Amino acid sequence: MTSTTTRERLLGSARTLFQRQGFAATGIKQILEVSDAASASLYHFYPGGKHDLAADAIRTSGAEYQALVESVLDSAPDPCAGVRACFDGAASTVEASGYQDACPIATVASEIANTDDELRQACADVFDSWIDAAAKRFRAAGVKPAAARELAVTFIMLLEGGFLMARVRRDAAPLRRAGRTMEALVRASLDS
Amino acid sequence: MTSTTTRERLLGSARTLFQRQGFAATGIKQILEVSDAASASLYHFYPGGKHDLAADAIRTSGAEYQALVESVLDSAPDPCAGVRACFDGAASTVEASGYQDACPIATVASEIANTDDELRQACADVFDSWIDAAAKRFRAAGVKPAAARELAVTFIMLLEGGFLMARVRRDAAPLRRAGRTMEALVRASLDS
DNA sequence: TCGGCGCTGGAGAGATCATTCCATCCGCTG
DNA sequence: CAGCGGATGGAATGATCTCTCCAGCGCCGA
Repeated sequence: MTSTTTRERLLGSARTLFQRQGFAATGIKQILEVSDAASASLYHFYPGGKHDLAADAIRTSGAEYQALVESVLDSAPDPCAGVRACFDGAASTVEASGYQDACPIATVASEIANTDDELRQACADVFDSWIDAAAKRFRAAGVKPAAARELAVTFIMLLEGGFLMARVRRDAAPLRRAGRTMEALVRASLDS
Repeated sequence: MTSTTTRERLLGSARTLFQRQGFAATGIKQILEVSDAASASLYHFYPGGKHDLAADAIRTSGAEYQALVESVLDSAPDPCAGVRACFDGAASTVEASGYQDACPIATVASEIANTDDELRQACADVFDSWIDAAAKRFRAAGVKPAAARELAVTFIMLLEGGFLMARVRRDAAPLRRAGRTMEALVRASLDS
């Protein structure tokens, strides 16, 4: 039996709802209902309320997705196949969820970028961490540090753009094609 | 003297606020304050309220941004320089606004993609229209139709990913570098 | 068995939300 | 000048929002 604590259920529901609906559109009430928890429990674990909960959701979702991407990259024979597998996996996830689940933090990040500097910084940290993880692997494959970082930034930008396009247009094909484009860019960097 | 009607002020404020804060985080009250209009006026021009107003904001902002992109592309000597100018211009706009103004519809699009099918469709139409406009120009430069369309989709994906990255990380450099990457992709398509 | 404490149930405070309503106003036309 | 219809000011609607409070629950060490 997998026991789930109230705190875990709160965080889990919040992560899912924030990912799918964003920050402002997700109500505390809705999180409590999905979590089957009392409001006092939320404010017990997260004294800062919705804001604290969102910060935790951003950090944990960011770390979890990074671990997923790293495992995909590391289990591929080379970075070219690795990045393509990331896009293909992302496309499959988006499709499988009925175009609901894409990037775990993008919707919130876009929403609060101008209005909440603390959450904005949390999202920036997540992106930086993703970029570092990818750049490290490109370097390990022989790409020069500066180029590896640029390649990693492009990787995340293309992935985010692909997520948005797929969700809005209800079509995961562009995400897969973006994977091939990214693969070509990585290959070009490896050859030089 | 430029006379502005109440309807124009309502739509203008709504467009700006939705772009910067998203749909859910922007209140009718705030729109009315910025517009200096009465609530009855809003419901007079937009009987469907906030929803109708957002639909109009998405459509008009989408069309306006498309016109801007088209003028940049058409005034460049070739599509390579054109796409780069689009990214450079986007980066400058983001910087000049203090990282507030990026894509006019991305924040709302991301927010409502799972929850409001009518607004989602409006956003999808805008993206499709942008893609068509870019693909048309790539074809005119000699790129085969299928490749031109893929290139155009990549263009928008990279632009959207760049907007998000720039806003969240408060750094427009990735947006400019994305422009060079996109330029290289267009050039490669022209050569083949 | 008892005391302490982390945790929870439930009621509700206080603010803000989108929306409605109606009397009134303004500019146009007859 | 009379009258009509589009547009507006402002109050009030009910719903919903986040957050607080406190009594009491159950678990765990002594």
